[in-house]
Amino acid sequence: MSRRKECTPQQLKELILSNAGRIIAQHGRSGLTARALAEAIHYSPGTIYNVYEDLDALMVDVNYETLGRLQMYCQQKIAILPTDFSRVRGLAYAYADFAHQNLRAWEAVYAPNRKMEHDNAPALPEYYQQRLTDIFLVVETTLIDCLNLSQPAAYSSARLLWACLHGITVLSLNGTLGLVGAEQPYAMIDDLLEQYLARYL
Amino acid sequence: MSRRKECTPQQLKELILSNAGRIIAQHGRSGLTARALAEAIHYSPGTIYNVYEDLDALMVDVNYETLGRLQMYCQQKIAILPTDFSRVRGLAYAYADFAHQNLRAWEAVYAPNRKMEHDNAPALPEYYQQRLTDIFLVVETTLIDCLNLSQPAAYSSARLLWACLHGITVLSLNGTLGLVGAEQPYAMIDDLLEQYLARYL
DNA sequence: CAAAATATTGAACAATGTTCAATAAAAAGG
DNA sequence: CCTTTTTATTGAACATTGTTCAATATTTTG
Repeated sequence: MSRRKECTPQQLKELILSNAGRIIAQHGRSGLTARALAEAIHYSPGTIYNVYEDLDALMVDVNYETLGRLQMYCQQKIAILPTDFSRVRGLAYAYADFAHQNLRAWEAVYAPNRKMEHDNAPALPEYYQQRLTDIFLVVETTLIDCLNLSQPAAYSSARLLWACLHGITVLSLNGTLGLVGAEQPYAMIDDLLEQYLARYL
Repeated sequence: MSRRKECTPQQLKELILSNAGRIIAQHGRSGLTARALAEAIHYSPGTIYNVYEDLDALMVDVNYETLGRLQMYCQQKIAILPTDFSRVRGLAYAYADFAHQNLRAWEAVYAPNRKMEHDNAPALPEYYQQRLTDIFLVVETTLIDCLNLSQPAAYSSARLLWACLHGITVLSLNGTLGLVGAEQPYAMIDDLLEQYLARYL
């Protein structure tokens, strides 16, 4: 069975990817089932497997796209800020804001793949790694431009700050910290930045 | 069908819990299926549901136990250290070590529950919250004893440090940071502690 | 010892990821 | 224009999962 060819393979892949992203934004990773996605794109479940190896491979592309939006969001937020500490803070806030505003997509980036549980987890593709590097580059550049960090210091500080931001965001969102009020993550970020970066201020 | 009653309900619950913990330690959250667990305890799948509402409720108890071991591990590690900065560092290392040595159990603590994806997630039971509070108390006490922090400062610094430690550990383990070598997390922790706590040293 | 309460079962259901022979449409060849 | 080959798509089928619950075996009660 078949229909008239309505999409190029590339268009079909984009159709799958965009609908997967929408489903995840609405219902989270667990809402993305082969059948739900097939219905959304008006194809059958089998078609998805002609385009993607499996749903985990699809998730890699969805997460890649999410990270791209994160990077864009951060870059836009800091572009309008002065080249000083306030830009560093704006960058940190941007990460927390993005996680809040794109909660389910952001969670999916760090959700463990259902199959391989850390044994023989397939290495992420090179272009995905490159995107992570690009994001860190935004942080490094900000530290260098705003606080005059050296390249090596910026490299390690960028990764450390990003990791701390990530931890604050994770534990804030899942309630581990037992804190209330939406302002708490920002207060924690302020505290972190002011103390950690004190010697550069 | 039934057999002679071999366990008290309490013993049965402990049998389920301990075997669930062992399976998770070996095969991760995804390895814990109702049927695999039933086979391990030599009961049928249905029996598990006489004791626990569902597998997510069982996971709460498994995670509660994991957090208890984390607390014990941290307390033992710092007990032998002097009451100064080296104890704070030892506590931070203990968290990273525990996560490495109990990777799958530790991951399960932060794994999203399959069903409720952040909509109507059932609040964690009070005793679970209490355990989190107890763990933070260890950190707070360490900061007060070793670095003379005030109570309010210890409260917020404990939560911030814990969150940062968590982020460093998560991103180190999943490879996001693109770093190699097992020493990297320790170097990051050293950097974090020395900078963040500089004013107290 | 009969009756009520309890513990345990395992078959059954719905939902999932995934596969793949079958098939309809399109493209290529003559 | 028809035949053949290639391609795109399907949806039924399989294995596995979480979960339920009437049936049943055992224990307890009276």
